[in-house]
Amino acid sequence: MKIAEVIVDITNSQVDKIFDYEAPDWAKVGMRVYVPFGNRTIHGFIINIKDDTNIAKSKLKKIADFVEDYVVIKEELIDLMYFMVKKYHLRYADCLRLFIPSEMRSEHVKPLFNTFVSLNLEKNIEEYKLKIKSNAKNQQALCEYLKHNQYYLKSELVKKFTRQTVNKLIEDKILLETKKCVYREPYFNKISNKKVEHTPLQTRAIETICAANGTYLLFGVTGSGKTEVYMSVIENVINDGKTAIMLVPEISLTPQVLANFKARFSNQVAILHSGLSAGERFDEWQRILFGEAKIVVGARSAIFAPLSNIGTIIIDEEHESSYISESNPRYNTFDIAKFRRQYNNCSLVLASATPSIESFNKAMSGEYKLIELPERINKKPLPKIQIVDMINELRNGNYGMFSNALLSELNKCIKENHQAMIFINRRGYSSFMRCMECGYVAKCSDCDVSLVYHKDENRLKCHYCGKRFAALTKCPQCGSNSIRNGAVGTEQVVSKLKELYPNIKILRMDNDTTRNKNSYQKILEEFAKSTPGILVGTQMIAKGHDFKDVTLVGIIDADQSLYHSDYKSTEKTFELITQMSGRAGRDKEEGKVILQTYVPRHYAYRYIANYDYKSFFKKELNLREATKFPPFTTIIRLLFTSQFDESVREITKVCYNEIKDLKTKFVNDFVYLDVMKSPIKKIKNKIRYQILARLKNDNFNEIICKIYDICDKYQNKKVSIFVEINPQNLS
DNA sequence: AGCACGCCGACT
DNA sequence: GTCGGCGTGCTC
Repeated sequence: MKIAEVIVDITNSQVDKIFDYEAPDWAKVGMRVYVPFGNRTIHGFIINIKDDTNIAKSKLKKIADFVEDYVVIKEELIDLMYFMVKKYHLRYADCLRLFIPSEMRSEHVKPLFNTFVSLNLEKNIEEYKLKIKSNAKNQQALCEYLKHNQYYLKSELVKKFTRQTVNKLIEDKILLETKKCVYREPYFNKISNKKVEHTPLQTRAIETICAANGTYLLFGVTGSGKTEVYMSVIENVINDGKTAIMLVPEISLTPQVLANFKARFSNQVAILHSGLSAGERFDEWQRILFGEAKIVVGARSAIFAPLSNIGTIIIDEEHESSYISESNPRYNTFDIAKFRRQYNNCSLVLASATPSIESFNKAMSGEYKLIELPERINKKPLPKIQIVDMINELRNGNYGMFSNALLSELNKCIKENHQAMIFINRRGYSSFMRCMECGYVAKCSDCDVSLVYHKDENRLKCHYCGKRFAALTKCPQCGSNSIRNGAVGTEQVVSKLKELYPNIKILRMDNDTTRNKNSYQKILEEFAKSTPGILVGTQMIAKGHDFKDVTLVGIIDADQSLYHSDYKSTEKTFELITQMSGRAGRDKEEGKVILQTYVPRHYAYRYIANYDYKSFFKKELNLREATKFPPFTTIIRLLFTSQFDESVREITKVCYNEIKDLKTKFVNDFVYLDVMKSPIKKIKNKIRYQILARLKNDNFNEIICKIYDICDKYQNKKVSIFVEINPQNLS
């Protein structure tokens, strides 16, 4: 008798373990099955088949049926599951769910059937043609159009030759109807694929990557033709009979990018991202599973695409924090990519104009092979960055949000019929409302944060839980009328610009204006045809866009992200401003960047203005080493949350004591350990405490396992514990 | 997750 | 007397 090891499709730690079942003879590893579980029947995944079991015969039940009659999870991904469960302390079921499209679990998607027609080979069409009445023009034309051995989509023929005509031929048995299962393919707007000449640097990059199955860091300035390198590498891989994964941040999965890939590789490409309909995503995934699509282009989760025989994995904009999943099944895309690179013995390319400090450090130490593309393909210089000291502006009596330099550049830009982009990393109208008499600041009732004023709704909003409150007209504490606004946000910048340029198109793009599915694309399209025009936005306008008429980029209050008390804040600022600057002067006209700051002498700005990534890297790395921060250590954060203050304090304390014991055993590995309230003490009415630790990298794996054990021991219904490794934000 | 088993308060 | 509250424990 064969025994199958099954993971039941329930994401609860109590049942997240391997259950043994009697396996029917059709059972294969990687299939989804129905299993009797308790007194009901549920979904499960077969992850192994073996010959015996420790479970008593009386307890052993038999797998009831299959969900699909084919394997949905290939062996590589089952190995990957074990890897992830161990490395990230995840549940089996959570991992397995990542490997299949969520649509498959809801059972709402069904294969799509279309009606096709083809010529009946038993009838002679030439004979038939002679019999058609002379006034039946459409029937004549249709008969001429039809070729042997070809299937036509019935709806298309109907569109061209009318319904009556097509039905007449079907009636006369000249055309045969068949129903066939078809894939819903997104993005049909194909564009022509013009072959481009490679620059010598591009050629060398392509050759280097194709020569050996290593891990590469492709460091290329904005506009250096990285995409062409990706496509050529993929072309080589496909010609070798292998497959490829290309990851891009969700935000840059624009129709243009996809059209480019479709044009080059036609239906060999499958696309996976959140913008697809459930049916489309399901079908794209099926095409990958059955080997019909050999190239996968997608966002983070596309790293789990069910490809076999992978030849290359490319990660574009590798510095993007969206490659690190910070919720539910937490994982780091690079770890997964490295696992699959090793498993398939293929190449892995990480690419960016501003690589993360960690990646560039690995390139310096030789772990990654560095490939550089230091020039734009059209040899255009990068836009000049002018740093404006806002303290100076204040001294000269300018209390506005725009410096004189930015205003005069804006005037010039508009007069010349060009476009400008204004970057401000704060949405809403103003960051808070404060009473000038007693100092009262409006705060959220459920979260420990101040409320942001949104003028368009005339309300105060909490950016953490979304709760809304009435705007203040007078202070609820002292009754004073002198309510002042805090730092400016996108909304306020737009209203000021509309005052200054009443006849110019001014668009805003932030979390609030891109709530609806397509509004993001709509705003970009509208901006593209507005000359002159100004686009105001948060970080979402900084990435990847290519507007040829943008000659000016204004950065208002660049310092905001610098002051974030986070070891990555300088790196993030460098990244953001460099990316933002890259939006200007991409076509014929030269670009200009005005960077407003209150700390013009900060080292980050010096390097940013010269586009000197390497010097910035050296400085930053030295700093990290001196202060013992990643990549020299690993940060661990344990977040304890609960509605019950008493319980969460208690559990936090107990865990902290156990970790302190651990520290005495690994005294040389801990460079820091402390317990405290979270910077934001309450979110959605849950109290938050945290333990922060920094560990040297040598014994990290051993220690983190012990920490996971401690958390498992004390986690209960009242208190949840989250373990975060090198968290992106510490709120 | 879901469901059963089990031990204490207010109802036909 | 019993209906039902949700605490605890189990599922191959």
